[in-house]
Amino acid sequence: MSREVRVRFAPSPTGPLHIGGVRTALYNYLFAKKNQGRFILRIEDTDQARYVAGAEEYIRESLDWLGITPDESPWNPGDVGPYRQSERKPDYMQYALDLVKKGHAYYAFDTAEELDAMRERLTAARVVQPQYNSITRTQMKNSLTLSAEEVKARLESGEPYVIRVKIPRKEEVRLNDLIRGWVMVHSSTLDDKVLMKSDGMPTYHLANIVDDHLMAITHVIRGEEWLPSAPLHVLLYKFFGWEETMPEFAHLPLLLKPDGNGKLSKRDGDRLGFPVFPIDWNNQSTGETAIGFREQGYLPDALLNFLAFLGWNPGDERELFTKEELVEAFTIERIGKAGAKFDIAKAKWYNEHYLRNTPIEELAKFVQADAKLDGFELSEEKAAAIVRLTKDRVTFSAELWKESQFLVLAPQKFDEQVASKKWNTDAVKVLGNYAERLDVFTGQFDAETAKTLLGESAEAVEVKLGKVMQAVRLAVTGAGAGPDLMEIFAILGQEEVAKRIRFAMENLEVTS
RNA sequence: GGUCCGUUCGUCUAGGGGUUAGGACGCAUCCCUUUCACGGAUGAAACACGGGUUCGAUUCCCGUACGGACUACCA
Repeated sequence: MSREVRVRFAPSPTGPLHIGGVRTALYNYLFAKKNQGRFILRIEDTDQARYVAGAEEYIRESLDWLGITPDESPWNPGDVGPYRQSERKPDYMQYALDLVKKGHAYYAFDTAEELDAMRERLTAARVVQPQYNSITRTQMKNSLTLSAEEVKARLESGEPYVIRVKIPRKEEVRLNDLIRGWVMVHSSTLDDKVLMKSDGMPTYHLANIVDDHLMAITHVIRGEEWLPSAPLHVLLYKFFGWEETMPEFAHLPLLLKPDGNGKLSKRDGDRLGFPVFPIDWNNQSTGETAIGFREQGYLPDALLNFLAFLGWNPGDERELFTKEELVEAFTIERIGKAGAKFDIAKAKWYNEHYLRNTPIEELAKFVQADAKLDGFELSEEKAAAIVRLTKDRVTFSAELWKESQFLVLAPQKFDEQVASKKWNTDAVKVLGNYAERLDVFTGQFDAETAKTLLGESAEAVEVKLGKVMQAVRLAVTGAGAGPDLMEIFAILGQEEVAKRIRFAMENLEVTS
């Protein structure tokens, strides 16, 4: 069997894409590219009640931002469309009817109240698992218990109905999961799931089988939450007679809360202060914005690298992979079985690494843009200088500007702790001398000469330079810590440095 | 409750019948240094438990415990 590899990512447009979904998309993408296959996006919008406007566009933008754009999608269809399930609505009924004809499915007319009553009755009778199955269906209102005439009459009268799958009473269902190996389930534990809802839409179970078949999907890579219903899906392939082309399954381990137990949720992000969505999402009904990795300052490649390693590893000790390298190294065999806790500290580490490897000019643009928001026009050179000074010290690109404002704004206040410890007569002597030197210096003022001059000042007043460096820093930047001071001087220029020193000498009191 | 899935440092994980159980993040210490950070070095830190198989089990098998997913006319 040498079919072209075709995988799909099939989210429902019910809100922002969860980061776990993003990882599923990533694994699908990586698998497709590794095998020269196609990565397909299918929108599963069969639940009309839960449809959220804007969710589709959100999915599209998120995948584009991450650089895992689908080869086929509603916006870039291939020739196996439609790529939105709602648009295939008329087809599903035909397939469901085909199953009814073959005796693998049946009409059911039970109302919600009748269903509830059945469950209550079963619970009261201490039946361990109240469900619509091979036993209980004999007591319900469906085309298995009703006469053909009555079924016909009900259908013709327009009475609402669903179509349920008829699960065989005794059958061992086996499926070979690419990650977990053979999984065996007895059909007696399965229930007669609804295939067609009374609104004429299919349920996920029917739609995903029909679509995967029509779209020639070869591998279904999805979250572990689907594992329990996978046996039903296998049965459906069999009922349709599509066993030959049934895709292979790979059920991914879940993304877990960083602390405690359970699946990672939006709440965890809010509670612990990190994003769980790829990009910002504005909830139109509540007016709240859910923060995204993009807006938080994460680089797409860093996020991808981080996500790839949550549940997968290449088998050697490398951890830093570009998207292309991930594609090259990726195999389903190396996906782990156990759920992975979401550790934002590692994500930050990845981001720091990628930030450091981003070209200066690129980051300079961020700085220019951020500065502009604060009302400062920065030249390219100045922005680049800021980046050079700061990029090894920050986690996100937004901090580049935030951490460097002292280069544009002279300090009005000075760190009191540092002042009380380091501001002394020695420091004032050196600084006074230095300011005078700066006034008359006519050469090229760069980091090196700035330092030489400072050294000369220290020598002139007989003070060890090392003892007053922090005071010098305090005078010029207002803080006790920061990037290389002499580089800062070079950027500021001798005039500004002298001015700041004098301001500090006037405003700081010598306490020791 | 039932079905299914899982369990190696705090976290992500490698490994696999005999290993000093390896790496990364985080943490600590030291070095570098005008500070902070970067970088470098070092360190603390793990095979859930009980049986069995075996000369030997963290590794294989069976239980137990714990955790998770699912159990809708939602996906």
